Order: sequence, then structure tokens, then C-alpha cells
Amino acid sequence: MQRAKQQLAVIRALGEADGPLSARELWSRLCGTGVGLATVYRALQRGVEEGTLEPVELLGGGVRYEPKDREHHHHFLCSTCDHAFDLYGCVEGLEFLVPTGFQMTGHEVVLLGTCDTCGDAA
Amino acid sequence: MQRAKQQLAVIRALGEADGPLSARELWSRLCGTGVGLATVYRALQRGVEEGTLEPVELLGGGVRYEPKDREHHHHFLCSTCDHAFDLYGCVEGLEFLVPTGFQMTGHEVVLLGTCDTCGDAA
DNA sequence: CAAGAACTGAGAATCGATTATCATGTCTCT
DNA sequence: AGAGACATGATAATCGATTCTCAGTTCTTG
Repeated sequence: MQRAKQQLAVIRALGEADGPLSARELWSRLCGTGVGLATVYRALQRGVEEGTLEPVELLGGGVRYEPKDREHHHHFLCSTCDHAFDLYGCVEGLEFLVPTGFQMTGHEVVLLGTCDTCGDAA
Repeated sequence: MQRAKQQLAVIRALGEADGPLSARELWSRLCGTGVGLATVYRALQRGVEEGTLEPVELLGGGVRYEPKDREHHHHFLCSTCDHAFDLYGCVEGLEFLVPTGFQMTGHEVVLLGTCDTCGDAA
């Protein structure tokens, strides 16, 4: 069955973004098109169930989503506009931090600062 | 003026912990002593205002707090018990990840996995 | 001890994020 | 066109976290 139009719009907007988006960020990007907030949440939930989207938790509470086909990467969080950007490249060699007896299954690196847009405006 | 008893208890519990604690974690550790949740929040807020406590945001939403006198460090988040542990040591050389035009002011590293207690139980 | 200020616990109120509801709209298939 | 299944938007309901309120308690100072 073909996926519905509005859900496609949500998935597409997420694919075009330069980083993971929260439900609200997505909604505001689609606002002019008359898409409801409930539809955004439905599309996100469905995408996660189908395995095409991945929830990403960064600092600051809210959950953001990004397409799952992206390679392992990390994020830059702008403290001014609160937008998250994808970074390319990964950090290795973190194992030395792990205490004995602990098992590490993953890691999350978030860089903080100001993005180019917010930095210029300052 | 001497700080009140209950607030001292909150600060002390935080100092004895092996990692940052959320308001609720703190509360459950003090529960037997009859301390109210509101008092925990009051003590935390006051500690931050006075500069003795620092709010720490990790993955998963809630804010945790830790004494500000600790050196720069990172955290290990147990995915089973959801407790955060302090790690000793820091990661350097993250600058290569920063896109041009962005200004990095800090970084946050969170290791994920299971702690020794939860690992043993499995 | 007396008076006033600060502190406290319990629960109500608030806030933002997410989910559920429902009447309507749209698509598919015939 | 007609029937049935699914999708949609607006809004209400829910949930957890945090803050506010208030009456009672404790502390400080004299």
C-alpha cells in the first residue's frame, strides 16, 4: 500500500535536514502545508516501527529523529538556536574510560557551541 | 546563616554519590528520612544559584546534579538501571569534527552500556 | 520565653511533550 | 458512483517533571 502523502512529506523533510529534528521542528517546517502535529507524531512513530527512522536523544530533553541509513556519526548542538547538526567522523578509543566490570555498548558525543549562522549574527 | 538541616542532607547525599543524581533519585535516597520532594528541588535550585551545584544533562531527558568542585569528566549511563556514573579522564582532540564557521565551547561524552551490578545480574 | 524570619512536607497547580479521540476527507477497487 | 479501509487535522486527554501554595514547625536573637 502506498504511504499517504502527509507522512511522505514528513519523511522527506527529515531526509533533507542537516541534522536530527524534533517533532516540533518538523512541524514548523511543514506548517504552511497544513500538516497537523498529530500527523507528524504518527509518521515518526511509524517510521521507527518500520525501521527507517531512528530516535536520537541529545542533551536538553526532547527526542529528535533522523533517517536510519546514515552512518555512525555525532552531533553539534547550537546553544543559541538549539538546532542539532550532523557531524561527519567519529571518535575512537573511548574504552580506556570504562571502569572495570562495566560493559560499553555504545557512545554518544555531543559538541556544544554556536553554529555559523548564530555566530555571524552575534 | 547556617543552612537548614534538610538542605544539608540533600547536598551531602549528592556529594557521596558516584555520579550525578536526578531530583527523584535523590529523593528516593532520602525518603526514609521524611524529606519532601519539594525540599529536594529547593535545595538543588539553591545550590545552583550559590554555585556549589551544577546541573548535568545527559541522554534521556531529566536533569541531574553534581557538586561543582569536581574536575572535568564524563559519564557512563547504564541502560538497565538508568543510573549515571562519573568517569575519570577526558577525551581530547574533538575539534576536527567541528564544521568551518562553527564555534565549539564544550563537549559532552556519554558512554552507554551496563554497569557492573546490572551486568552481573544478567 | 517571645517574635519574627526562614524552612518544611504534602499536595495542588502548572507546563511541555506526547498520545488518544473523533468526525471528516481521501484513496482503492469494483 | 458506491463501499470500505485508511489517513488526516483539531483538539482533548494524559503523563511526568517541576513549581507553587499554605499551614505548621524550627531556628535565631534578645
